[in-house]
Amino acid sequence: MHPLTAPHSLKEKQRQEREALILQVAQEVLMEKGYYETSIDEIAARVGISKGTVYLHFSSKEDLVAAIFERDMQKLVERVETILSSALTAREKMEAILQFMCGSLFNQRMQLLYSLSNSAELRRTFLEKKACLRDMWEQLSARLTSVLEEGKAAGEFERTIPTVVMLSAFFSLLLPRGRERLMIEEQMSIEEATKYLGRIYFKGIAAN
Amino acid sequence: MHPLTAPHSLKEKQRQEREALILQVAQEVLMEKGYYETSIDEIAARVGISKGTVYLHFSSKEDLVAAIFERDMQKLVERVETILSSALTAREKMEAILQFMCGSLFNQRMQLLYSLSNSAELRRTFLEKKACLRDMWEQLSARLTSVLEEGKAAGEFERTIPTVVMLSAFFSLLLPRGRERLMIEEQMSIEEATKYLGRIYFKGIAAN
Amino acid sequence: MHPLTAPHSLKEKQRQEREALILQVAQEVLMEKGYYETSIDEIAARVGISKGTVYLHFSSKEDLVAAIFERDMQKLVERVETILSSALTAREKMEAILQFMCGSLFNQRMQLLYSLSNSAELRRTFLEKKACLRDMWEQLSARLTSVLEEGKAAGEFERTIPTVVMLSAFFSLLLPRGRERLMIEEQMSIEEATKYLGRIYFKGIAAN
Amino acid sequence: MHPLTAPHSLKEKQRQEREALILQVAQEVLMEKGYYETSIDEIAARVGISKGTVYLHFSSKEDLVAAIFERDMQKLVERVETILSSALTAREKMEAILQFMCGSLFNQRMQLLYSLSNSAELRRTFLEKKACLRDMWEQLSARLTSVLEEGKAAGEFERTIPTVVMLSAFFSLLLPRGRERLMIEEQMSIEEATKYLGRIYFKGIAAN
DNA sequence: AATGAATGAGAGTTCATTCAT
DNA sequence: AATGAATGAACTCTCATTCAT
Repeated sequence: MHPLTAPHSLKEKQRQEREALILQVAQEVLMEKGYYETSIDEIAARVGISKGTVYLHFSSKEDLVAAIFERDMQKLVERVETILSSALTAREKMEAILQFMCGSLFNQRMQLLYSLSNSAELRRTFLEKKACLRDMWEQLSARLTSVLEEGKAAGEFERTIPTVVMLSAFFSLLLPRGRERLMIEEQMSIEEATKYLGRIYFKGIAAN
Repeated sequence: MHPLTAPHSLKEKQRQEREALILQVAQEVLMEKGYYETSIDEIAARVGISKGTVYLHFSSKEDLVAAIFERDMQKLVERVETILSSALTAREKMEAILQFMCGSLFNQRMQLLYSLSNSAELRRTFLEKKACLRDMWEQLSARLTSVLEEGKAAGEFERTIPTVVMLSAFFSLLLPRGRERLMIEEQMSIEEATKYLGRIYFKGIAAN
Repeated sequence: MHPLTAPHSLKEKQRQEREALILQVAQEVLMEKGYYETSIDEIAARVGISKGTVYLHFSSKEDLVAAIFERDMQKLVERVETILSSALTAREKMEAILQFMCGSLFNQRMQLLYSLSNSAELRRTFLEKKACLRDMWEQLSARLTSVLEEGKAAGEFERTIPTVVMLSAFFSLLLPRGRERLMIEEQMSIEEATKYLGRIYFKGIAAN
Repeated sequence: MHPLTAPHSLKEKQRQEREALILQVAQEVLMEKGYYETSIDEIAARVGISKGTVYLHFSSKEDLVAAIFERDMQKLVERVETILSSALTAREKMEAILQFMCGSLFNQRMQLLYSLSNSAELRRTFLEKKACLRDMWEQLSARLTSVLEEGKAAGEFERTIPTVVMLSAFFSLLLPRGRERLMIEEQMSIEEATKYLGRIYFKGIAAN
């Protein structure tokens, strides 16, 4: 109502819309060309603004891409929380999460997240450098771990397969970096990881 | 032994050793930093030679990386051929291939191949531009497809799951781009791909 | 006048001035050092800008040099057209063209065009690669050929000498090496050198 | 005959033959590609020797090219001296020199000399840096100047055209660009082109 | 004498980032 | 707030030259 706040909030709204537009376009270009082949110039040109304006919203290319990650991770974490608090069985929860992650609405963005996650250099840049992304990633892992363990406790999932392997295999169906994590972070030998993953795979495709 | 052949073979041997050293170091740096963050300068410095010397062996950065790919793909294709011609069941063959691809000796190099394969921009550069790599990749896919179909015919594998999904899921346990291929090349909808992959996954981890 | 158009036209004006300055300096360096000994770095340094700024105006060294060529060829073609449509005799037209091509204002630029044209490797690059330059060159040749044939028909020029030889000789007498030496080593003015060479040429091709 | 001199002179002979071969091949490559696009590597490869061996004969790329210049200039100067000491009229002497310079045997080499001479950067390198080339060039100019003045004195050539202009025009008509185009695009033989150009030149400078 | 692997300075080019307007 | 010209560091790649063998 106040004549000075109205323009402010209008400007602020426009600002946020523009920021969202930049994020949207950046995501599209990134998906088409990948991080290194995407230039700030191209994003600005596609949005129809100048390069400098992009820097008014994001202080660096890294930050711009991190913002895309963040936005998607945020939605994913929120959705996972919702699913977790529902009255489904563990397996149903995992299926719901899988559905959401692969669902057509969310899928496009997830694909970018996956494809960027799959590069060691970019993961270092984004998951290791940006604490907030790392935090969200760890939250997500924790949530999924708890569902898997809930499933084990309920007799739905095989107790002899480590939860961490289940989680890794789950991501493996979408993401590549699964095994690497098993090996590096979980100190599992290549042989062991392979054994477990193979067990899942072959049981999964076996007749009957 | 012959004094005239010795110099030649000695030089040739040194040449090959140096080339192997460059490949080895390049692979290490690539694994640490990724393609775009790896400079020829750094590879040369780590080997202890000059930039120009790298170009004596490989005519471009692209070629150097393709050579690493090639070396590993070659070995993989050969190994797969050996396994295929053995008297194992289809499942045993697939298990043997999985073992080899994840085996500790080969694994380090495969990881690079995977991580580079996982970037859309690099796949374009290497799988699409370099015909020999594309050829080897297609050979490998063809071999695996035939084993999977052999297994279906023998009643080992579930006939109602498309072979192409089985192949994709197999790579998914190591590689990310599986689903993308299902969607783009196989015209499969996201939902279908997800349904099949989920079926494999949940059957794989289910109790009993 | 309008405050909103002023910034645009001011910027645009500055842009064009800078572009003209780069072309001017580039031309000078090229004349001093030749194409291969001229580096973008040196051009930038002499203009007092950074290397990157040169690339804001010209997308490659080749393009920068082609732009110099183009600018001069354009003027030359236009001038030749004007002379051709005048009511002069064929010989007078040819003399007017000669005067223009050797005129002190235009001469400096023509010398560069000539000197670059005289290198087989550069002619390949510029006349063969850049269609617009080739087109202008062919236009120019066609115009001169028609004047020479007009002169033959009018009995001014010797009919037993092929027109194509006359054209070739015309360019040969204008080529820079000869006149340059006359000017520099013999202290002869451009006008004087042109007068004498023109005399030899027109006497040489005259009828009878 | 002496066992120690024989091998020496044999070796020396082989050495000179090889040197001549390098010069010959270098000349060919230079004519095809121009100075800057010609690499020592390519010359060595075409001769069938190693890069290092080229450097046993010529201490630098510059020296190698200067040697080609020198060899041809030497021959040209000698020939001009022979023609000058003959009992021909001035015009006949000039025509004989023209014939020799454009004669098919000598022509190929002259074309290179011309084409390199036409680049300001290369003239600096070769005519200004290498004293011996400069000397020969000046000798040649002096000889031709004296013939032209002889012709003026004899009433054969126009006295009102400065000798230095006549000399410049003489070289201009021999320059390679013009004739090259005549030969390649117009399918005219060297002899024919020379005949016509000579006709223009001598008519142009004739008395009356 | 002959080799050719090695060098390294220097080229053209790109692009994230800054800042005067 | 928005611009986009300017920057300059960093990149890939070339090639004349050297030198251990």
